Amino acid sequence: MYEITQKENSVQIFPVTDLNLEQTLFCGQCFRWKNLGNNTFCGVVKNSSVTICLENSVLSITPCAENGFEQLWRQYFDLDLDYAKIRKQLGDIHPTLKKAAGFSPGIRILRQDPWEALCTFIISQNNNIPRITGIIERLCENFGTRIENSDFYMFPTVQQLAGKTPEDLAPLRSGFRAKYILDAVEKINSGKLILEDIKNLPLEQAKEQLMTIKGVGTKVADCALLFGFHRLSCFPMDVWMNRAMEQLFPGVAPADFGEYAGIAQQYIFHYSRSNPQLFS
DNA sequence: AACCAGGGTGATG
DNA sequence: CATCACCATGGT
Repeated sequence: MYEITQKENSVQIFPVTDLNLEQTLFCGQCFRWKNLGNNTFCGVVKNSSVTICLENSVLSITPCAENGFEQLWRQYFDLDLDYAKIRKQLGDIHPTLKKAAGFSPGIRILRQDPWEALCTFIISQNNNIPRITGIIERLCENFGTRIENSDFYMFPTVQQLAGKTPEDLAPLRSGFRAKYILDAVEKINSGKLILEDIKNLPLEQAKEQLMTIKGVGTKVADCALLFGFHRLSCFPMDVWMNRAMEQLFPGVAPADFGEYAGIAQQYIFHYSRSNPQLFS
């Protein structure tokens, strides 16, 4: 279905549709990409730091080989899911959702690492995007492994954070969230919580498990499940989403959006944030 | 069951 | 320059 070619140290994939890198990388689901301009972005995923570019439905990834694409990037960008079909399906549910989906049709839900997503959204609570990005950057620089021949660092593993104290995390300037990060580390490192198992649990049980971590409530659990476990029916509710649901979707419940409610959430979230006049 | 702290920063006026 | 809000949660 995709035509994959390799040129020197980069790989090209065609045709990549329903993906807008700006919309997808900066809609608040991930915090480790930088916009280099000219439709080019660089970021770190797992142990790879790459530069990517999407033009005329050609996605190019550098440095990357074909097997690297198959092992990592194909899943990461969720390229085997038909977003056009899902958008159509969602649009038929509600006219405002159709409008929201049409506003940013290039958003995809990335398949991020479960630990990274969980940790990221613990940090995100009661916080703004520039600061979240800074805290995560310092977290990676202080505790992650440096990627060979690059200035980038991998996201620290649970093991790398095991046994740390809030004072050890002081350089992150994450405030009261430090103890929450460390509680998650302790629960996972001690085996009280097994992320691999959470993958296979029914949604409600998975959520319940995650919420045993201090600092993980409904919202953070939903974000972790949606962005780290690809549970597409999760519908994280924050201040914006509450307002959006009240005013734009009176009488509608998240469950009414069905199995792809999480994708609907991203369309609505981005639409609402980009059009604050809707709520004046 | 309402409130409020915790840390810091960007946005707003 | 002050104030507010912030992809929340836990504790009182």
